[in-house]
Amino acid sequence: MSGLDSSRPLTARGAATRARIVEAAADLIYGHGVERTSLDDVMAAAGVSKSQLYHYFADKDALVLEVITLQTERAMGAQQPHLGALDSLPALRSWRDAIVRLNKVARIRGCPLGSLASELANDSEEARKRLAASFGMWSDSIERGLAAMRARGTLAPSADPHELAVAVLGAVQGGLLLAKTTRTNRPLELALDMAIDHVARHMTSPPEHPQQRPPPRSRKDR
Amino acid sequence: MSGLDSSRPLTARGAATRARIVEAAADLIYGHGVERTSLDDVMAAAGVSKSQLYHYFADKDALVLEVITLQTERAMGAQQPHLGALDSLPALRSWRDAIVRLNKVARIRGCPLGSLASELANDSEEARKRLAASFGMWSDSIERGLAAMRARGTLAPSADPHELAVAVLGAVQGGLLLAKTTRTNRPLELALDMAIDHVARHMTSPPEHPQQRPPPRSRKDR
DNA sequence: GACGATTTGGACTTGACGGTCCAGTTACGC
DNA sequence: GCGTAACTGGACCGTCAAGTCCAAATCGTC
Repeated sequence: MSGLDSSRPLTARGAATRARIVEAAADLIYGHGVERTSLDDVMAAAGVSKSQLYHYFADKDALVLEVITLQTERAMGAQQPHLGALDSLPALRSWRDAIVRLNKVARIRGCPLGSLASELANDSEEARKRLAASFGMWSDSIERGLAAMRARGTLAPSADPHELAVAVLGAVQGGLLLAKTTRTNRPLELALDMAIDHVARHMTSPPEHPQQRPPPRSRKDR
Repeated sequence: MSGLDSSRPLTARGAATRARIVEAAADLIYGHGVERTSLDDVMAAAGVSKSQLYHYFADKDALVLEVITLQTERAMGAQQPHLGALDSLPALRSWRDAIVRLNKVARIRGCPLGSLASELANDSEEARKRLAASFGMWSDSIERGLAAMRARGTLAPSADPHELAVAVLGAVQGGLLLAKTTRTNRPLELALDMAIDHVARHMTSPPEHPQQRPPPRSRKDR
């Protein structure tokens, strides 16, 4: 059988090689997409041979599924600590700024998960399910903050944290896609600001007017 | 020289063949993406030979650019008459319903333009530019309606129709992507409702409360 | 130190795929 | 009606790409 099953533990050396392969594949697929990324490209980037690829992965599809998992971890991780504490308007705004900054640092190439979903969702049921789960995790994180706000009474009882979270994530994905296509972060900013205004609208006390948004804070983060 | 340049007019027969090729390519690329759609697939679907492909198109990239143009026309056309008259809340809601319905009819496979943009924007500058122009046309249409509202005084003078339109289109694209990935139109509905609420928020008279949205109108359109 | 499991190297196979080229058929213009 | 341009057919080529397979090297365990 080729491609180790997950029941067999790897040695440290094997685990390191496997991780290097997945990371190399994730980077290449982010820039060019799954179909335009060959296994030879991945081998070259990871510094491994064909046997190693097939030692750790049954086939290219199996590798791609691991890339989805890694990109999900990366996406969730990159948005911390913001994503774990979206329980106020200032917190939502910090998160917004972090996303805008992250996309800029990534050279406005869009969302790794969004790109994977767009490319794979119609053709690979397994990939689609895993990506749906990834988006589910992401919107669940957003929802937890909103639920905390509602529990605290700062979000109206009539507001549905789940639905708000899904709409907010939609704005994120759409903003990232338009930003990627137009090569400017402005659509992402506008979509995120709309989403945050939308949440603000469901708060129990009148939120500050969007145009009176505080000036950008000086930042100490790199 | 292979692939006719646009200065040479085609005969009716040639134009029909060319259109058939582009349409077949558009349908296949919509379902599977550019890279997973081979020229042999397109030939089979269009009922043409390899020489015909290269008679009308210099190469696959040239065909793909024509697909972008066709999908743009299709997308704009499919949203009419709504897209040309988004100058009131009821009109925006009708447009929203049309988009939700269109995505359902398309079996929740997402936005053709969004999928093309996601796949091609990082690797093909020509495709990216053309797709950016397509999104620009789309948001311009939305913007025209909003500008009419502002000219009429129903949208606040402080509202920026351009920015609102870009944010709205972001919601559309993100909603379509999440819908495609989760195989349910709900994310699209939520994203669109958020976008329309966002516009409503900038109206000069208090808009009706979102939860008090009128029940769906009985429809005579097929 | 030996044995065996794990990791690694890379040649090779097979089929797909974009594109080229030669030639036949159709129909358009004069 | 004829000549020719446009359209069409399909064999063929070179390269790419996923995947297979044999074998060597490394290292972990006893």
